[in-house]
Amino acid sequence: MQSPQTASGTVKKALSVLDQVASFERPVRLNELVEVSPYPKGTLYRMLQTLRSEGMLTYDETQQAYSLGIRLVRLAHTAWTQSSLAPTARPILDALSKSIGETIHLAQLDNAQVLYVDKRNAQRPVEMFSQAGKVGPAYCTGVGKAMLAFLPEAELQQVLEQQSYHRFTPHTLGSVEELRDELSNIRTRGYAYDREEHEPGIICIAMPILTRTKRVMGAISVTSTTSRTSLDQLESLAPEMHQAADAIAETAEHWRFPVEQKSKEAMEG
Amino acid sequence: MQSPQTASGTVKKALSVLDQVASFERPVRLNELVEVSPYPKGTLYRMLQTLRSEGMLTYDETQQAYSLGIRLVRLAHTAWTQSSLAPTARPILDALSKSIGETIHLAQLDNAQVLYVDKRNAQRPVEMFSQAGKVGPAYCTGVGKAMLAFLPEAELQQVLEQQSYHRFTPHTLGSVEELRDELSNIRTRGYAYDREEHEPGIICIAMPILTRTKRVMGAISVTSTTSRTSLDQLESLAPEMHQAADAIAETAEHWRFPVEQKSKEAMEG
DNA sequence: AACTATCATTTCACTATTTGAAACATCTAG
DNA sequence: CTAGATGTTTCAAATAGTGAAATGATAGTT
Repeated sequence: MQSPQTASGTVKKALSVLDQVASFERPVRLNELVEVSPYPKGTLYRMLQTLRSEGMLTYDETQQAYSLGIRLVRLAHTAWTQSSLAPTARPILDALSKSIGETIHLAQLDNAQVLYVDKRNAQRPVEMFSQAGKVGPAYCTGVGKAMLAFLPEAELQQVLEQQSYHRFTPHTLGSVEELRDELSNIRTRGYAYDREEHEPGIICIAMPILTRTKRVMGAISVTSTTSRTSLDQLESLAPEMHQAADAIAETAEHWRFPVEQKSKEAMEG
Repeated sequence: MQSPQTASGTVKKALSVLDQVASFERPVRLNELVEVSPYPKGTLYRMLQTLRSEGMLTYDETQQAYSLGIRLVRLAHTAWTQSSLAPTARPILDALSKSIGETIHLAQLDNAQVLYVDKRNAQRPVEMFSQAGKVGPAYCTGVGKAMLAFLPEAELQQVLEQQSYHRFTPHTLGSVEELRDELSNIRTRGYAYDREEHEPGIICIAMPILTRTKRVMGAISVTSTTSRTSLDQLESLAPEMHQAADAIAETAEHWRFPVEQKSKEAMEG
């Protein structure tokens, strides 16, 4: 998944090990890692020790297995607060959720994948991390396509190459060509649909979040099921979603450039 | 906050830089970091580049400033799922929340600090990362004291030394001695109170989550305000909370040791 | 209890990466 | 145009990381 061999620097290497551990999604033993890792056992072992002593990994003695450590959760809290659209978008999502009453997602692009950074659920009250932090494919989700559509060509090219084009359902777009056509439609329409492309019975409408200069910041979506509603009905939400997306973009842009006051004397001491 | 100078290995160093960036809680420029970092500018610069190219930091060109990257959010999702009590505890917290109707926290110890890994709010429906991932002091919170009380002496000693003993309110325990007395009371009582020790008007009752062998896994708490309720009233929740804590511990222990089936042949080929 | 297979851990000479002081480049404001 | 501050690059020296192979540790088998 993650660039496996391109790990010249030590830090790169460490992070790739971290990813490798993450990819198991369960506690993993040294020998299991050896089999999938390009590094020899000794090297891996030392790396795991380092990461463990740093709290990036936890170690279960009885199982002799490593998992990602909770220090990451702490860091991620700051990352989420600092670098995601979620805190900015929160009041806007709340309002949208109250008004629409369906499941709402807020997503950003991370490494050619869709990263969900917030969610409002139709029924259930809380979902927490189980949703925020989740990743999904870009080529077959509403938010993914909405973002891809407005990516500059150079970046888009790269991202398109990294998609799997696995056919989750009969409606999944299975090639770069099909996807490019779809993206062009999305560009003219201004927003994207998911026509049961990722999961059967699940449809959604997704609106990109664009800066004034049309750079992609993220996307929001409203999801429902074919049994409850139709794409036509979802489409009626477009204006409201567009407004929300604009509001998020504007707030985020203002937020990111607070007064450029430098306190020169203050820090010198 | 984090061990600043102890960073011999390259990975250690990189992570300490990451922490340093996190500690600013806003985008930070190279020169700002230079002033607080033990490393020379050139070294720092290269480190930041590496972390940036790895997606652990994001860089805002217009501000020339670094923030924690969203790759961390992705990793943390896995960490939270794998290594925290949250997924296991979820149904139990849901039930508790429904029954009690007050704010409920689930916390674990991380590096002498309280790390909140889940939350159920009395009023508001969703809080997400904004709460999970947050850290707080151990010596003056209910969950913190509940966990400290059942720590083995050796670990406890270390943790106690790392507390600030800052007096947030007139009720805050301001020294190791006072805290040790309190912990001894908690041990005999079986659970902890927060008597407005962290925030005026905020009280709570906290129950440790212990393994069968009495090792501390985490703690749960029910929080309220002095205007709405009293410690005596909260105390009546103790049995229910005790039951919940036990349930979490048991589920977690069973969960961690699934059938130790090794598929020897499966992986070799 | 000895034997064996499977991992985890350590060793050590070799090497590639990291270091950091100082030079250089770029930007901003006066 | 110059001054002051910050960001970026350089290069020899130092250090930290490498990995094949030996050594421990552990669980299972006869």
